[in-house]
Amino acid sequence: MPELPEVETVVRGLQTRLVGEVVAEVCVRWPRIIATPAADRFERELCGRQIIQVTRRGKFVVMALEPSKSLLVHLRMTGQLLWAEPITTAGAPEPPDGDVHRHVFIRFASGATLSFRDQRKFGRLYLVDDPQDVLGGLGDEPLAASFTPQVLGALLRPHRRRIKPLLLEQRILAGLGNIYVDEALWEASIHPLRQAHTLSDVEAERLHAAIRLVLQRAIDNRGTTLRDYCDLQGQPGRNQEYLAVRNREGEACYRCGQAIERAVVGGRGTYYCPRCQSV
DNA sequence: ACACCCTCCTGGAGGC
DNA sequence: TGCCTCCAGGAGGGTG
Repeated sequence: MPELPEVETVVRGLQTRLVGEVVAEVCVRWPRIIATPAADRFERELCGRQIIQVTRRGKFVVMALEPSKSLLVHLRMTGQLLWAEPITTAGAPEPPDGDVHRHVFIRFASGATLSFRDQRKFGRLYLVDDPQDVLGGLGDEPLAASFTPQVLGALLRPHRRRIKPLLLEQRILAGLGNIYVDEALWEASIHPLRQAHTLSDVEAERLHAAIRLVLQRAIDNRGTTLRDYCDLQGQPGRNQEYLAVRNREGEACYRCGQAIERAVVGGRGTYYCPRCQSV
């Protein structure tokens, strides 16, 4: 599933291709993919606008448009943004069709096409005047300079909740998902069921470093591909080779050799080492 | 405040 | 081989 590193990889790819492009044609095949406005208005109001800037906020792709609107994309579970260069061959099918999972096509004046593909149709696109309407509730960016161990400590202290579901909460910390929370907790030797407010300053510091390490390494590896994730060109990431616990049930912990266990925490499959992640 | 449930979806896995 | 049921999971909503 796309989390912060996967979205960051997609955004970096879009930055080099999309800025300056002008939308020529929009086609929505599955209207419910468009969160706002209604799909027909989305098609009309996106046309003619130019992409000024592409950034990331949490797991959202944020495209600033001129005249002033913002196009936001959330990939959720299986969403993909795919880029196709202009098709020069006369008579070639355009936009690329025959793929029932491609739900939105955006064709640019240059002839290039950006399409949104999503097997499970959980992903959402938003066309809004003010991106804060969608992004306003998001918590801290874990890779921002302002996110310090002290900030993390202050975020955790008020909560008696279990640490894992809390870290998945986007209004607390924006960008972590099921994979990287498990990886960060293993890296920091903290049990997923640990109550957030019981973390010591030293543990908060360890968790802070672990979150940053795990996310940065995944960005350097262009994301984790367990099943569906791919970049703009359809290429998988390499970070799956660096996972310590995810999908390693029964295999030896890289730190202590104990068998990795799987449990369900907050309804999510959770992988951890029962020996070196203390409750 | 927090745990738990449901909904949205569909491919893949497991049971028989 | 084939059919059927179950399941994962991000986020938002509701309930206890």
